[in-house]
Amino acid sequence: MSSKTPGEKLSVLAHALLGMLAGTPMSGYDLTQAFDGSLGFVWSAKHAQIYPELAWLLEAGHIEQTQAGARGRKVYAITPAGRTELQRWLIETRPDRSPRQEALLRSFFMWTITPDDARAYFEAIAASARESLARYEAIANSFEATTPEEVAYRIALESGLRHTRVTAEWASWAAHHYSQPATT
Amino acid sequence: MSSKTPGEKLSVLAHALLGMLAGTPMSGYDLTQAFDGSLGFVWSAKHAQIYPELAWLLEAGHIEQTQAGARGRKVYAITPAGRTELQRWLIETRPDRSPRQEALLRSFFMWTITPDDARAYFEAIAASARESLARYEAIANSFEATTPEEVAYRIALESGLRHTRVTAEWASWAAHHYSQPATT
DNA sequence: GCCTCCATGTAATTGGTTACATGATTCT
DNA sequence: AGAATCATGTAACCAATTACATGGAGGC
Repeated sequence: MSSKTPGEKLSVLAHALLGMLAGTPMSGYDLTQAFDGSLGFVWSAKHAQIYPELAWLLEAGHIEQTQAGARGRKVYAITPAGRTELQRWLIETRPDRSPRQEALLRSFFMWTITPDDARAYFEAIAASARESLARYEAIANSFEATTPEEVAYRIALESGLRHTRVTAEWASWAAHHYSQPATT
Repeated sequence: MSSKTPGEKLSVLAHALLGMLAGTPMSGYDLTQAFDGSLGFVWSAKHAQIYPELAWLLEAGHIEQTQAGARGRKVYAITPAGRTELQRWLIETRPDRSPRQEALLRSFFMWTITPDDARAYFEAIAASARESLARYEAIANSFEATTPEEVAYRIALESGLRHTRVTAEWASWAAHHYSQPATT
């Protein structure tokens, strides 16, 4: 018996798992690693959340176990029903998440600390963004998108590139606003 | 008796409330409205979460009730201890949140639907971003930042402007990738 | 008198993280 | 033999949303 009733609407995580399994069959362990990798820049989940969700997707018929490996490894693949659900989610529903931009929230309160501390805050953001940017650029340069799946990946990467670039520029600009006017 | 033990570390929401009260004393109702307004673009919270958090901040001595109004209205102000805690949070800690970019997550799976549907998805994002951008620009143009608090607000707004602009550009670029090559 | 808005609070549920728990396989 | 990695699962807790619940004040 599942703890979820049949008609219940699926979580974002459930759809993320369906989307990943739509590409290649994977185990819960593989999916966990995917969230620790490049996918982790847009969404993340721990194994403690993934395994119960897989159990539910299996019971609901959205995925099926196709292989069993060593150490109890279970490989899942998406079913036609699962693929239909994934497509329905992508086409019929719109993302509606309340934003959680902690770094930007903090910038609202920078007037409560010294200009020096505020400047250090923005400079740290800028430095970290420039670092990320370098990594993204390295990936983008050593990557040829050919399959539709790779094209989708490249499009997501492009978003990361552009947003990280403006974050670096904006943070430098913001740091400048907290610069002291030449105190000797 | 509180449900939280004395030494416990405060949530992001608790610090957000402290930051807002550092500007002007407000009631729980006012704070709720602030999250529904411009602050809601970077962080959001419902009254059901705010009222218990205020009760805890009061008990911990980070805020104090300074006024009582009609209909049970309670106005809170930050205390010196609260201000110290806010500054400690801003200076000593770094934001460490796992990202939840659902719109970008979806873009990874666009290869599973038809190019037409994928293009519609990105065009909807672009249209929505252009709309937001126009609103942000209107605010930015009719706004003169003079106080330190206003400068901080202007800096946050600038982030919104720049990021929304690249979102619009990126989504158009992405939509282009799913354009059909002239089918008659 | 009725409707809307102001104003506060609690309860139930879902989503997500950390901690607990176990065991097999591979590498050195 | 011991360590690192592979692999799965549950329990406890914190964060956040939705729903439930109540009542006062002001406008029409």
